[in-house]
Amino acid sequence: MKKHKEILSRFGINKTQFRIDLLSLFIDCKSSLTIHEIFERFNKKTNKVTIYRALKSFEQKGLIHQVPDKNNLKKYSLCNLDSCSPDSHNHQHGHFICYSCDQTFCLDDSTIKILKTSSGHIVKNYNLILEGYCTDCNSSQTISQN
Amino acid sequence: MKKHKEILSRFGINKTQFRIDLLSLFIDCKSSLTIHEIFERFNKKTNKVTIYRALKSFEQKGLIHQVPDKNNLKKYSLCNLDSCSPDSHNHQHGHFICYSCDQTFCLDDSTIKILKTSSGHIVKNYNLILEGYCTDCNSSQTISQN
DNA sequence: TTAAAAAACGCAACACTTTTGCGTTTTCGT
DNA sequence: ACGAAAACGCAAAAGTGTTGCGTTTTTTAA
Repeated sequence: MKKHKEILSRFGINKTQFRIDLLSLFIDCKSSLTIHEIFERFNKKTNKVTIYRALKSFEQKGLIHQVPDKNNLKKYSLCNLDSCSPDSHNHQHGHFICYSCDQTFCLDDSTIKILKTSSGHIVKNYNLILEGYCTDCNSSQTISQN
Repeated sequence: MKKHKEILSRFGINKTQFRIDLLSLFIDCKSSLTIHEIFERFNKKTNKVTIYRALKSFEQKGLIHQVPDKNNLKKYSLCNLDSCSPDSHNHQHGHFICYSCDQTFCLDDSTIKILKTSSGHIVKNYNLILEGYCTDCNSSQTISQN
């Protein structure tokens, strides 16, 4: 897609077929992806080293960022394409990890803004991880836990 | 220390010298520890397999818990010894760490309540670390950071 | 207190994830 | 279109965590 090539250009990433497809994958995918998931989505045809290097490049250029994962695998999410760049990766947001589906969701700024002002201290940086049941998992099944 | 042995007993963990020392380390250490840090603190004399197995045991028995780190390293923190057990891990951690005086402040419930309701998901546990300048340090010196 | 049972230990080997080196191919900038 | 730079695939290595097994330490109960 034309749009995707433009994005890669804007972030200073070479437009190889694989990297265009990888960006498409991230844009289509609402939540975060592991290397393994990416490998599967490319039908195991792309060398994993290539995937690792593309992810590292995307991350350095401010296109994606790492998110925490319950099983301690590396996961990546698309950045807000308007606010991140190679110069300033600005990930002042928290993450929510679902006990049920294992997905990691990025939390939006509004949650955080309250946090940063309500502690009484000057907050420069933070690390926030919420765990529980995401809206989908919670509505589609009965949760027995208290 | 006597107290440490009692804690291990209470959590059903055998009192070997290493595990007593490991518990001491967690109690003395205000923040969280990586496997590597633990290995270093024991002067690299303890086999890493032993450390891994002790951590797994401590975690299963409800004595420590994993803290996802911003960089996706595995880290462990001591649990609240009154509220965790093999049956239920219950982590409601909110802390503010001051860059200047190094003090750790516990965040109060009102701050946290916002967190639990504003994400749209059902929050069961969370881990929150804010960093910056505490009210005292901020008022007693000029802060140049933006 | 002592002896059997259970748990923890150290070592070696393994499995899996991620990185590095290198020669080849593709993309970029002029 | 051409040289430089980046990306690619493959092989190998580095890093992280686990498993099997024989030995040592701790627990439990007579």
